[in-house]
Amino acid sequence: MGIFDSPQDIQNSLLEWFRENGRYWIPWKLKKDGSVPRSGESISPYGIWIAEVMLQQTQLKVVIPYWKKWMKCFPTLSYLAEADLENLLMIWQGLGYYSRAKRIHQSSKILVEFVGKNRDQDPDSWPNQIDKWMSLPGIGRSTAGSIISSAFDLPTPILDGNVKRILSRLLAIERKSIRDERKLWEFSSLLIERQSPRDFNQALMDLGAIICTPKNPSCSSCPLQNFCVAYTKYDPEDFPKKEMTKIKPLQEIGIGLVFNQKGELLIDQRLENSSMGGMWEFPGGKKIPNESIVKTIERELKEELGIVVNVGEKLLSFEHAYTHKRLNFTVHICAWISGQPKPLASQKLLWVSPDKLFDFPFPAANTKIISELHKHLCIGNKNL
DNA sequence: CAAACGTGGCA
DNA sequence: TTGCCAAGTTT
Repeated sequence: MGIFDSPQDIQNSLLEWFRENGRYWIPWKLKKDGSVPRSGESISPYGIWIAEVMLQQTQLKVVIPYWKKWMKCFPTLSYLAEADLENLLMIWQGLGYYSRAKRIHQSSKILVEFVGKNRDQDPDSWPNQIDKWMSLPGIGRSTAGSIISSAFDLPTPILDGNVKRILSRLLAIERKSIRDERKLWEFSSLLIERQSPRDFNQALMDLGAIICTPKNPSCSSCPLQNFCVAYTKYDPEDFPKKEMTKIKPLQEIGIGLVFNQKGELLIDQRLENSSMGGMWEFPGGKKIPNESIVKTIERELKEELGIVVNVGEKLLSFEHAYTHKRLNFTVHICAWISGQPKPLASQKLLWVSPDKLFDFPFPAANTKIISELHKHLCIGNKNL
């Protein structure tokens, strides 16, 4: 018995499992009895769109509190489309992949046109075609499929990490070639249940999260056990084949906390098109071989701000791992000596009082610095 | 098309 | 503690 011979058996087994074990408690999803979530939460194309973007490469557990905060601050598409990017980034702070917030911001303007002014409360006004959704920045085929199946209950296939893993195992497809990728999309399309595609896609994702996990899959309680070639003939953990892990290079970074006479601190806003664009940070940069970190800070602040500083005591140093590199930050307190600061390598500069730092969106490495600085200055701040 | 891209949870 | 990796998309 295989997936080709018995798509209906697979559908039935999976949906039956879902009715018992599905994660109906996910805030933006319909409840088991078909009712909408309790008040304060909503089932809407809007809420589902935001959730699906937040969920890109991000665990459900991490997303939920961010989604709730977001829906409170930007309850509708109209609110969102009027909001400033910086307010979006404030909510997104800590969630990672900040370009997603920027693309949501861009998409909101386009969606207002698609949906029509003041029509965003009516789900029927929202687009339900794959092409429309995929035309939006930050939305690819899988996210579009999730949104459409979840919001409109239309049979649109998805292929996220969960579904890739499940289908790879069902079919014992090992390699991650472009051809295999196409095959997996075909199976996702072939398999999708026509009567309740919303539940079917959610069932796939829930199975991937609960049973068909990357490590130690619970094959003994899997409703698809009998259909699974990887289980029957091989070791499910070998599918899909893992990527070679690359070594992340380690770089030394010197950061200067520059104070003026008023006790204000110099921060800069990252260039819009750089990584973490639009986020704020403390100025600094990469150490050159054979350069002291103090010299690095002096040089970088001269190059990027056009100022001369006196590098003082070290506040802290720590390592922060990004996707493709590791950075070792060394942070020194600095005194501003001369030169009017200019945003030579950033889009904006600001002198701010240390207790106002939490009004700006900072990436995680910088919040570590802020937290240490506040300890150093004995500022009690429960927000950080 | 291979590489880039943030972070926190978890073993 | 260190390393893996999660509801992917873009360039």
